[in-house]
Amino acid sequence: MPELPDVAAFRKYFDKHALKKQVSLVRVRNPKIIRENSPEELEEGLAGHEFVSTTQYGKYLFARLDGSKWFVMHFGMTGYLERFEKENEEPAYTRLLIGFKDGSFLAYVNRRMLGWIGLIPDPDELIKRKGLGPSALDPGFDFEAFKSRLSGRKGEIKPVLMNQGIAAGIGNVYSDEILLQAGVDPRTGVMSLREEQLRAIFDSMKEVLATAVSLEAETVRFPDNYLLRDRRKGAKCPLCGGKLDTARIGGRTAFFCGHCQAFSGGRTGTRIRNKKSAQ
DNA sequence: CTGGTAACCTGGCCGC
DNA sequence: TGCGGCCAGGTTACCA
Repeated sequence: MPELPDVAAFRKYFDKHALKKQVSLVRVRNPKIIRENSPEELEEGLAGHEFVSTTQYGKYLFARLDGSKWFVMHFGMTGYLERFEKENEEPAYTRLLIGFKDGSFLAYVNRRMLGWIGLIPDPDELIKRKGLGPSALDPGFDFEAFKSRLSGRKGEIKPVLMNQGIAAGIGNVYSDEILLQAGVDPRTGVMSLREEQLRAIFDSMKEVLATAVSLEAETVRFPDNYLLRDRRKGAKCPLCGGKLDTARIGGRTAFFCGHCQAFSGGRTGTRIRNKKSAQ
């Protein structure tokens, strides 16, 4: 779930349920989820304070506290936020529980424990330290910037799109959607991509992410031609109706359509099959 | 530096 | 119903 559009939805959720409310209770359910500081520091940093604003960068969500520290949330593969009103409604796998003065609660839930939370003085410093590229939807991240960040890369396009150091926010799921909409095989070597394919990937990246953000990452509301409405083994390609293919690419499972995403070049890009993309 | 792979962590789900 | 094995929307340490 937690790629850029999902985190954007979490941000809205956080804004709605946590902003401008005083924290009256903090419970660390699993201290291993905390990085950058100790559980005590986190508790002390949150208790009695209030969140004043939020910002997002790629898959990271930051909430600024009065007093200038930032609460960082990364959701890993299974993280999300959940608000509730009665203590006995606390979700399973809650790792951090925040109680507010108005009686409501917000849980940071994360079954697999791959994400993390913590308090930091400066999001920009963290972004730099993690080596993140520009946030994929940043308007300043234009086609020229996209091309220059891809230049010199020898890997396959899907793992490159998922590389947070090139652009931040795209993961396994959205890279599948972007490449389907662009009509590019996920295994295509970056060096063999033609200008028009780069353009298609870039445009599709912006459009898919913006669409998903506007629909709050709720896949059931996605356009009919989106793969993410039904991304699973045995599902059909939303463009041509053929059966979707799967492959292990960059260590993860990719879903794609061998018909709509014609393979046009290997890693070295010596061969280019000029298949007219069906439009 | 770049790319590929395994490991991390904790289950959920499928098939026998 | 029970159990082993595989898989999972991310990141990162480690190796070539």
